[in-house]
Amino acid sequence: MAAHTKLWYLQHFRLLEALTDVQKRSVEKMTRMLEVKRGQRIYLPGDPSDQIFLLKTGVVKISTGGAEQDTILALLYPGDIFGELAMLDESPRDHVAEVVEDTVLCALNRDMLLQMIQQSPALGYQITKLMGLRLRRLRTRVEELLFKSAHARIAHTLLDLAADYGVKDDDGVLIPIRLNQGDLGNLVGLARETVNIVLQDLKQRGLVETSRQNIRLKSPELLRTVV
Amino acid sequence: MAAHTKLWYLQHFRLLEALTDVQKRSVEKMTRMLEVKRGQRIYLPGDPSDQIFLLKTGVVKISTGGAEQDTILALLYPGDIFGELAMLDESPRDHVAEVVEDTVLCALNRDMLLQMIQQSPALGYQITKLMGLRLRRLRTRVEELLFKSAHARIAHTLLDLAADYGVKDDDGVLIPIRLNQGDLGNLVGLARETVNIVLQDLKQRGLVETSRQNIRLKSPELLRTVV
DNA sequence: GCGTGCCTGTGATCGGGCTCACAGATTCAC
DNA sequence: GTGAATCTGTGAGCCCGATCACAGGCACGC
Repeated sequence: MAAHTKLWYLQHFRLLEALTDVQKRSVEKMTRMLEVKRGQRIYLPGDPSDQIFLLKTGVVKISTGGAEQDTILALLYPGDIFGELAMLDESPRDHVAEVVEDTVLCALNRDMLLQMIQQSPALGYQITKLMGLRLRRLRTRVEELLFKSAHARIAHTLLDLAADYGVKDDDGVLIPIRLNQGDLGNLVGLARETVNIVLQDLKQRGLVETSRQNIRLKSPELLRTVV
Repeated sequence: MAAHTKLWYLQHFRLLEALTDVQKRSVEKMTRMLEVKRGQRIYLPGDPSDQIFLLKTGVVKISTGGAEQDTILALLYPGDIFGELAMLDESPRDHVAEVVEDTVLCALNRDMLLQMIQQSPALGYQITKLMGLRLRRLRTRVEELLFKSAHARIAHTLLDLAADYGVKDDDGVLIPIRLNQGDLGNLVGLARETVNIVLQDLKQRGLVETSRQNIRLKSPELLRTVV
């Protein structure tokens, strides 16, 4: 991939806004651009944690990687960063990062990033913010998971997905994610069959529409009231 | 409280290791030292997020604050930081911070901290690390909560608590926390009665001993194998 | 374009954990 | 020291969601 393209990507990354153009150029020299196809793994448990990734296009799933009951910890979309725990220490990965939709991404060396932060506190603050937002999100997720019913878990999770990645139009919000019922179950801790029942019910009540390609929330307001 | 005492506390705080003595002194000028007693609230949902707290002594509980089914998000001990999401933005608190055991703590102004970070990237990195560790911990907690049985949830949660705050002796590990069965339930998403049944079983099997003051893990190794 | 997987839809059955209800045991406040 | 409040222990019954089993439907690869 042409170097100027890579630079373009870097310039448009939220995380790197804080950098000067000169700094961006230096980042550019030290990153690798990758294209990774659906189904491939970016890292596995036990791999060294020496890189951080910037996701340009596509979708990545972070999960525990078990065949069945593969707990999904996060779904990542263009503009997201992942593997950021490499910032902390040398301990190896303990999750699987798998490509769900063909991706283009940028690999950033750990040491390099630490060095950049020394020079640019603003960049450090961006990363702190990023982690903080993740933390906040994960907390609300814990709240969702404890004590809430299957209906509530799914309704609220759909709303979360919509808030992040949904496209609003005159018929509600479209979530352009190919997410099968099994995966949705792994995201909220329910069996695939249960997810089916719940979705069926939500469809009947006119709250959502589903296809294999995407999910449409017809009435986010009502969905929010589901218990 | 005497100023030199406050400085002493600051000097021994892990978070602030990165600062020079001069910087510590300037922090000292800008912090307030508080003593808060059991049962008091430090902040409530809706309160402004303009402070970060350093916990010197005692125990603080971060939770959703509902009367029943008060989801516990974190228990904090001496040396811990909390309220750190104030770093992100101005959005108000959305949890309750309640004192579980009498505390001494230090309140640090948000703007002040941001300013310090500008001057000391190392401090920023400390905070990033802190958030990263919280993030990692919360992820493993999500994994625990989804799909795992009541026995496993409790056994693993006890091990987590022991890892952080336990005191090892020749009869296992002592967790010096006054944690009743109801709260333990709120920590893992189980009814109080279920917690009782599980603890009863673990006691019978010689894995733990409980009193109202604390919990002793007689055999962490066996506890780890509980499914 | 056709077959072979993968995904969705649905029923029967089972069981873990919740709810409700109450009795005893501790601890705490005064 | 005594009463009130809180916490623990335990049983009966129920219900949500898991598991198992299988029938169609799509979609993608060759």
